[in-house]
Amino acid sequence: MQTQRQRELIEAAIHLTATEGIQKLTIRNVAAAIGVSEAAVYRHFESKHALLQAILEHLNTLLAPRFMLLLKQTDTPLAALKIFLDDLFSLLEHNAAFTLMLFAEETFNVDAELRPELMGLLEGNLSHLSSFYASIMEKGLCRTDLRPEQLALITFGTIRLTVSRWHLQKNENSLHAQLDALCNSLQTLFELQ
Amino acid sequence: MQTQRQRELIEAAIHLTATEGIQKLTIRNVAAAIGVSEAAVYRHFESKHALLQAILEHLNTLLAPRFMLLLKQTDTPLAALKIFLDDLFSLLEHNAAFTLMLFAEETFNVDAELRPELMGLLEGNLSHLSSFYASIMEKGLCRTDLRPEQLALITFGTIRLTVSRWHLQKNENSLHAQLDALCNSLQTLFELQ
DNA sequence: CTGATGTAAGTTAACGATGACTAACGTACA
DNA sequence: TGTACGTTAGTCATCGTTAACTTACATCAG
Repeated sequence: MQTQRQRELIEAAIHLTATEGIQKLTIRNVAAAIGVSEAAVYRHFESKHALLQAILEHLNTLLAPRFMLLLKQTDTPLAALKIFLDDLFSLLEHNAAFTLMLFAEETFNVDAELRPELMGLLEGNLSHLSSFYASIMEKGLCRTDLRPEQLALITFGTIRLTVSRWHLQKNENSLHAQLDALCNSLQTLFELQ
Repeated sequence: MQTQRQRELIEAAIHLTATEGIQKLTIRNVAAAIGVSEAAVYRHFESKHALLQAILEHLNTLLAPRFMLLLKQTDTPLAALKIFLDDLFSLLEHNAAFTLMLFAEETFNVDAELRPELMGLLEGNLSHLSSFYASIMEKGLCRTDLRPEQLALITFGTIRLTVSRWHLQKNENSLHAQLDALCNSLQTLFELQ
């Protein structure tokens, strides 16, 4: 169970990493962000590694419900994808913290011991998407000549590259401007032939 | 113009980064890799930043000809994509240095001053792929209901995620095993309807 | 109610490692 | 004789981490 202080530290760390990059995620900076001394951080996390683990766990709790939302929509599943992406891109645009969710394995590659957690996150995301495609295939709303895992890979890969690029452009263009094109492409490609 | 020593340093730095991660790319380690002292590095690059810039430039010279190869194939362009990916994945599998090419903007995000170079690399890759799709659209060998830029984004995004995942799995499965599925998916999706 | 005691959570001030970088000096060779 | 290229031995900043000490507060015996 997490204490209030631990949650504060995790959120500060996520904000720091999302806005300034992983190299700014130091105990010093996290401590300063919530206005305590460095040593105080160690009252709540026994090491930086433990803090990183807690961050990843927290990221997972942020992302998982979004996917659930995607899976629950049963009446118009292909529109649900649009809604899902709309929701996701809104979050990404207004809260830098959420961008970390999508790129956790890239960002936290710094700590080799974190590999299992990182794999778990990525595979989780992909398998949620796979389930989504599998279910709409069953309903006959999507082409079935490609495996759901492939559609998931294509979807997630394209989302990530779109967001990466948007970041690199210093958020010049609105992310939503590119969302329409992306949704349109995926729907056109994946609809029944 | 680059000297012999500069090229050695660049290659050592790339190898180091690709195998051990960006956090191990230190002047100390690069110096050790070619068997000289730290100070000696500064005889050839005035700062670490200059070394990073040189690395990016070198990466570009590695990747660009591969894309040229993709664009030159005129008789059977869709098979050329398979050949291109085959070549690329072979390189990735046998030489860690090449993985850096695909992920330069992720990896070198550490130095904020490098942003323009990183953007240039990514946009270059995407525009090569776009040209490829535009040209085979003209020849009537590819669906035209999606813009070439979108197909490029989907292709590159999926390639990157496939490779990212393969890395995370510690190269458990062969990359080529996933290549066939990937090629098949792209061809199925992009062929004339 | 009082006072002792334990604990949670903070502090300051260091530690050793390591980062990028530099000054001063040595040497081989055109 | 000067230039290219190397060395050793440092500078200074910052990293994760820890030791030693303080403070606030809850619990509980007398």
